[in-house]
Amino acid sequence: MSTLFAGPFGANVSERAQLPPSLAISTVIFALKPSRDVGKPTLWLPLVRRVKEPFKGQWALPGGPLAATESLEDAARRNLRETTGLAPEYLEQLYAFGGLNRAHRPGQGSQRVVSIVYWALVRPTEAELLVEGEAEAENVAWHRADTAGDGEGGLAFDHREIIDYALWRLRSKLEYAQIAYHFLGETFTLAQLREVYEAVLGRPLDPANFRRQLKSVPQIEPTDQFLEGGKHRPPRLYRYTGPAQRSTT
Amino acid sequence: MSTLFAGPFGANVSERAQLPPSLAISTVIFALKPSRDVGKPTLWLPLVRRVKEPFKGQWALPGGPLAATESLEDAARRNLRETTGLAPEYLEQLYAFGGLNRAHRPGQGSQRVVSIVYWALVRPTEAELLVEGEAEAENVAWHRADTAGDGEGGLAFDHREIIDYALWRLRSKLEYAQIAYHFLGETFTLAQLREVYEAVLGRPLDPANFRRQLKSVPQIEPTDQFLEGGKHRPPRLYRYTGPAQRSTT
DNA sequence: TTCAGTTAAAGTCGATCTGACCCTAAGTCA
DNA sequence: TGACTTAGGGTCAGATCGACTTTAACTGAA
Repeated sequence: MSTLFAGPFGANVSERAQLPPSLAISTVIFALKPSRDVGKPTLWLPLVRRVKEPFKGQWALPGGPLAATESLEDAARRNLRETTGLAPEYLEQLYAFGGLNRAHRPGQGSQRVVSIVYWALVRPTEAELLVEGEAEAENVAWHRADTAGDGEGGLAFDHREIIDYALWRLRSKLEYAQIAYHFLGETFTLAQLREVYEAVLGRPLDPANFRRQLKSVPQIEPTDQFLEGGKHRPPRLYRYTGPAQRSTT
Repeated sequence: MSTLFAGPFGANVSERAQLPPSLAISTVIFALKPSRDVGKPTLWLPLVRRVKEPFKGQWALPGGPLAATESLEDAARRNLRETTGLAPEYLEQLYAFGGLNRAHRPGQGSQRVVSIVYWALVRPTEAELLVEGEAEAENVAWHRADTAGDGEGGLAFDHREIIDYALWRLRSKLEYAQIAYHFLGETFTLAQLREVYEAVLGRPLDPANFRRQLKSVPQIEPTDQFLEGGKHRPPRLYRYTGPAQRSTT
């Protein structure tokens, strides 16, 4: 035990600043959903409306405290399931945020909170379950990842910055790691996969070059099935056969 | 000072599991030092010998609890200074480790500890200060990053895995980010910079190709000075003029 | 003073990769 | 049947990379 540690238990209000920081887990949950205005899919994430101060009434990332008997990742998985009903296809730690002024509006005192944030990718089929199943559907809703909180006085805490950081991580990781499949179902066409890349990276990709690059990836196997029902030539369906989740960061 | 502290508040065993997890900060501090056997420089890091249970007598990463009034990064910077006398040239968050069984040997109960680990790069001139200045020099010593704890019954806690993860991050980041300069002084020759890359990546690099690649990086500016005193043609000194620390991860 | 040894620094060459573009195949719809 | 649209394959120029060669510049020993 260290001398730096101020006596923690039974502290009164004036000593609150001396309380050890409390730990919370939050998750940024990305899903690809068709946008209303454009036909192309865009990135969405579920947010939870706060029912108490601070930031009462504003939208925030789903999260909660860390229980004593679960690992960090288990905690992220649990509060993701509890708030949204989703089981993540892909889950990874994003960052630990521990600035001094993030738990409250400037000028108001409250206990220091350190948040360990995870980010997750889910499939659109899972993503549909959300609003239907939950009783408090009122207070859980999908928002566009890039504009969430824009016309509403902003998001709670520093959650807007956290989402931007998660977006940056998703974009850079997409370029060297094979994570795009986690947005899709078991089989998919190359055009669907390309739409994932275009939505995440925010720019169009040449279909022919995209195809050529993916053909050099052995983990993407062509099936002998084709997607029928389109207006045009039916595209071949592919399957991802690599490891479900990379261990690296 | 220790990274993780055992059973802290006099709680009895049955209550221990219900205590909120405590927070600690640790740092992996890399420096490039000439190895004794080979002439080439290799990666070293300072470790602290534990003076209490658990893992008494074994080597551990420097670290300590998070004070209530400092940010995570400030805490890392402070305990780095306190244990080694160093001010890091480069400092970045590595990961938050929060597994259930990391604070103790299997079978022994103790309080749950979540460690937020930072990693740092320091210059060799700074690195020399260490052993001289500190009174408890006995319990702080440099170890080779790749073999620390090998013949000594291992490192304390999960610190060997944490170091391996930090090594992996350093290697992958070296390949796309400009961080190698933080190991060197203000000016350096291209051969010195290449030695940094070779030591970190663990493989030789072609001097001519290395030079060609660096010439395309505008942040590396040639000075009009040359390193005299060598046995051969004096190499030109270069300077890094980019931002001191990238904001990205 | 000369020459051997060593490193600095620049250039060459073939293989590979990338982006932009074109062409044909195969389906749907009017 | 023919216009239209997407699938899927190919071409070509420029950039990059690894392996290698060549020349310049300095030191130290003969």
